[in-house]
Amino acid sequence: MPELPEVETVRRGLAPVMEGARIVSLEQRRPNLRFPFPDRFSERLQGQRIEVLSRRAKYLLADIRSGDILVMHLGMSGSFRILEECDGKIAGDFYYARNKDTHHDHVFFHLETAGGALAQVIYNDPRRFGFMTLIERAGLSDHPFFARLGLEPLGNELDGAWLAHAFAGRKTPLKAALLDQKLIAGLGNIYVCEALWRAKLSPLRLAGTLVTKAGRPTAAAGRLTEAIREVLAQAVEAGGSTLRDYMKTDGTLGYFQHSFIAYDREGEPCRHPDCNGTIERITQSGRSTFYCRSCQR
DNA sequence: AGTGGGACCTGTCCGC
DNA sequence: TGCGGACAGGTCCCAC
Repeated sequence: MPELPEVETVRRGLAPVMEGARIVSLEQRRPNLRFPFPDRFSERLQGQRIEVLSRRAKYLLADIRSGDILVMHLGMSGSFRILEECDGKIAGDFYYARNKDTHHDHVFFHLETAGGALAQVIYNDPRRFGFMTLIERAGLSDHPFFARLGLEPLGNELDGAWLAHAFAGRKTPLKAALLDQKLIAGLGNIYVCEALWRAKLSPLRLAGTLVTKAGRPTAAAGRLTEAIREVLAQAVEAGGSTLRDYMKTDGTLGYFQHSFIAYDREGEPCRHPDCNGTIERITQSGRSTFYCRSCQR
């Protein structure tokens, strides 16, 4: 489920272990994920210090002291887990014995943490739509992954006025416009459905209709930006609380069962007060959309 | 400009 | 129980 909130939750989970850590060694178990690993991937990381772990849209970025940025994307099914040393043993390795999915463990970071302990951070990805690469820090913003990436939705700039500007004249449905990472970066199929449901806007409505002829934001534009910010912020918050539980148990990061109100609720009653509608499922540009045609206009 | 399809992969679930 | 098909949270690329 890695959309922005999940990636942010993963970042928060990994940061205490990775920030300030030295990469003792990096173990790749295969030559590629979605893309081949870059040349000399493990050599360029071995012995290096990780300075800061940050996030841009759905990308995790590890600043390496060498000047490289380690860019990581979780694709559809990527996740991390942490195994920490405890009294000279790696705590958590009992999960191997518990039939955990180790078959899709593709990258192992063997770390010495800032505090001097040993830890492993393991990347697992059954579908291998995720990837990792190294980009020189100076060239990051010009790199194709980032050059045309849109607005960070939890930043301060996203409001009705910005949306009106971004959506003006667009004849594409709201669903497609919100999934377009060149406009707003970080939303995915689930949170787009959730935000549109909260804002009571139809996913079929054309993006350009949130703007008046004079280019001013409509009330709907304001509602939508509020809905986006709220649903993401609440999901990050929920991830944070889930994270504390996971950290105590198995160290797995990345997959949390949030409860969604519209997504995957086909046939269930719409949960807006005073709405008698039913959530239905349609297909838009090849992907499922869940919405209530009764109150989402 | 926008849409629709297929591609990349594996796992799971559902109906027969 | 087995098998085929549909489907899954992301993104890119190409043809219309």
